[in-house]
Amino acid sequence: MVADALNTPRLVADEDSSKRRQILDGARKVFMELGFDAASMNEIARSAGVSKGTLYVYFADKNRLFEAILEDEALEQGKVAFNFDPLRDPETTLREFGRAYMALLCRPGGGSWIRTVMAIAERMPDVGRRYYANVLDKLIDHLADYLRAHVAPGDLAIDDCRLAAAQFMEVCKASLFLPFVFQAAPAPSAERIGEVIDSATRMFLAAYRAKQA
Amino acid sequence: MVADALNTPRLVADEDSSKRRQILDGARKVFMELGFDAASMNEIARSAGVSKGTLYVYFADKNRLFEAILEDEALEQGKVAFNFDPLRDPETTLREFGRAYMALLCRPGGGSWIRTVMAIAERMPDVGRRYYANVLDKLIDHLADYLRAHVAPGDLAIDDCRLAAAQFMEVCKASLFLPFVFQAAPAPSAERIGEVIDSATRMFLAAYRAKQA
Amino acid sequence: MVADALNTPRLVADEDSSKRRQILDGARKVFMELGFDAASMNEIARSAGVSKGTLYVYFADKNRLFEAILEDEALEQGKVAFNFDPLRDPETTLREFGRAYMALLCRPGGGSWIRTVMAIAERMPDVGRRYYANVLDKLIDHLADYLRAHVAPGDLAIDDCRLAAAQFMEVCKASLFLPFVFQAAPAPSAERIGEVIDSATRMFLAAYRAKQA
Amino acid sequence: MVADALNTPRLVADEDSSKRRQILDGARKVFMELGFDAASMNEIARSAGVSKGTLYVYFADKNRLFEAILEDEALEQGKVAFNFDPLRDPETTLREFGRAYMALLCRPGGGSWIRTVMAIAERMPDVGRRYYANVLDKLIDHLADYLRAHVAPGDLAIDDCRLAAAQFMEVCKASLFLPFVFQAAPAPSAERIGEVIDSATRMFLAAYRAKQA
DNA sequence: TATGAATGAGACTTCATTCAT
DNA sequence: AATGAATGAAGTCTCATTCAT
Repeated sequence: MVADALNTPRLVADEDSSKRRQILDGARKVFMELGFDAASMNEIARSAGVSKGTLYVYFADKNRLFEAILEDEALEQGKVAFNFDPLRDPETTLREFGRAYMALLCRPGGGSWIRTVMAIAERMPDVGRRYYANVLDKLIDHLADYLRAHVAPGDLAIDDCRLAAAQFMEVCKASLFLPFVFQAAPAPSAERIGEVIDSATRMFLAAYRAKQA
Repeated sequence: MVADALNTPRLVADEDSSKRRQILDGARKVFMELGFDAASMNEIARSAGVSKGTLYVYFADKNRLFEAILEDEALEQGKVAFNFDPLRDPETTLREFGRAYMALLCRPGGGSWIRTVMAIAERMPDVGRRYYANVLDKLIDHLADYLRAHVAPGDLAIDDCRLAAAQFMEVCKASLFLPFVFQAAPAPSAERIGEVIDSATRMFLAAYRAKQA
Repeated sequence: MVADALNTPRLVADEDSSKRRQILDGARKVFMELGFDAASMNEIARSAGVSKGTLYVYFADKNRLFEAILEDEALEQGKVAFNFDPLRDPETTLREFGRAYMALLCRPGGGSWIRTVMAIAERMPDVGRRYYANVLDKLIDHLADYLRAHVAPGDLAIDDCRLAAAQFMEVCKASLFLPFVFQAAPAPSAERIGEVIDSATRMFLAAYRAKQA
Repeated sequence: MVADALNTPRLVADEDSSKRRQILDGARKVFMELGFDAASMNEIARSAGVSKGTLYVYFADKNRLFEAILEDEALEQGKVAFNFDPLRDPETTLREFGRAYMALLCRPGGGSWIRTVMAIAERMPDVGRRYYANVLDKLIDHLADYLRAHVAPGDLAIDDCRLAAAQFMEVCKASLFLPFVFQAAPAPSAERIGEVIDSATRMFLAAYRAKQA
């Protein structure tokens, strides 16, 4: 009864408390809409439907809140399971992956994470590094693993599978990502994405499909 | 007191006044190093070697100063003449362009413009749009024109030259740009750039080189 | 639900309830270490081993808690019985008292009460007044009584015994208290205290010992 | 003309700028009335008749402003020239000094500095140390020097002149300083001060006047 | 009675912008 | 035209206090 460990209200450890989730969700929206600097804790509190003080019960400061959202996002995006089943043929796999990847990147608010994190990377290098490692690099790895599985049986002829994976992911962006992220064009239609991904897949396979005797 | 003095225009329209250029140069450095929000007018004034008040003589506010720099930058980067002489063969041209392009993007502070503008695009959509149109889109156009010049004689077999141009530019970034911009890796060596660009060129030509009978 | 429970008094009047004592002890430590303003209710709750809410069950607010501690302290310090037995000779009595008094004042955290109360006296004059009356003034009285007991038989020749008592108490502090309380010197050694008190006693007796015919 | 050293508006070096003095004066009043913690920069700005922002043009933060006032005060109090002319006889000198010293300490707001600095000493030890060294210790030194000048010719018989000086300064406070600083009594009258100082001087000389053969 | 999550006023500080010189 | 001292709105963060459980 005589408390000792009962106190320490700071930093609620309950990682899944509903208030914590509520804050994360509210903050995600504001950070994404305005960027790190322009997002004020006041606005975040309003958006999350809690008081300013409550923000600081769950997160030590603005940076930590931002990082928590990023980790959350990494988990979330990790769950977006791309189908890299090695039994599927490369053309279908790449086409499907490319479509899903670009839909993710170009969904309203999709590229915003990349944008927002990029913006903060100069002043908070760790944040950028971690985001790259946890989200982008991991994705490259998954695709590279898939490709490697098809090099062995002779379907594909690739020297450097990580580079090839990165190349495919970049080619997919052509004419889609930059116009979208710079607001020079609205989010691309599924149809347009389809065309671009088809072209990307063709290019990739033209370069890396094993030549059969 | 003398009539002459009264005729002096209130707003300095002289686009090339040396003070104006001085401010532009000082501000560019600060904006690029710190990003829009973290760059203070104080720091900019110091970097430009003028007083804070003078800043406001030449530019209405911080946003306008930033936009002016961007336009300036567009002009500047427009001058970085990549050699798109149609007489040169595609392989050499692409290889040289790719090397120069990546060297530009990955030089210390090189990707920073893209990052900085991306960061501001949500809050100042016009700025993002204009930057994309004046710098990135224009570059795609130049490359597309070059490619088109080699489609006619049958060197290349390309359906959509703008898409192809964008694709090449994206492939060049593979494994280089994102790690650099997220500070997950130092600026790549010229050697590494060379390897990646060679691979990108091979992939591009595998897909688009005209098949000869 | 049971009638019995409903009769429980709302405000806990039980001055010696163990929770109350627990709070008082925890808060004393925090107030003394940090001063009134820097002591947060959070820290006090932690130090007392109760929840923040419980603090407000026993004390209306931070001020009232502080005042309660001061009263408590007055009682406590009143119990520090200096030996003012009139049968003992003045020299020994003064020497012993002086040593004990300075040891009390200069022990780590000893002068802190004086400091802490002084600090708050301007904003809470009653607190300062009460502390002076209950602790310091009372001590002067005790010493004055002792002196008076030795004036009657002719051991000491003192006109104003309260003034004389205050004088002795002040002289004892010379070179010890201020450096300590301003952190200009560490707590003085017992040896150093001894020297200073000896000198203080000599001075006092030189002035007030009755001249014998 | 092309500025370089012309900038750096931060931290105006002009130690005697009138704005600086204005702020110092306004802040002194607020700090003294409320203590360090309870004095808000808002209130200080109002009291000084400047905007909050201006405060930060002249002083880096609240601590620095406080320290600046302390240094200012040290200078000020250093100017309160006590007459320690070695040619004057000890009794007169001590009596006059004692009167002036206590008048200083017990003037409205006089002891407040000691109180305010004491209060902050725990959290800002340097401030306390510096105040002790620059103000109190220096004063003890002056008096000790004077005493020493009278030991040589045989007027006074003092072993440890610094201790003796400190003792006299403490004895002067008896029955005056503590009641005043704890607001247990109003500022003492000049008459009462006179009586106490006379008694203090008598005690001091009874102990330290050289015995003549 | 006891808890501790939640609150919101208010503290310190920064910075884009203005204006008298 | 140029200056830089001055401004005050707005930002981040703290903390005494309340209240549903």
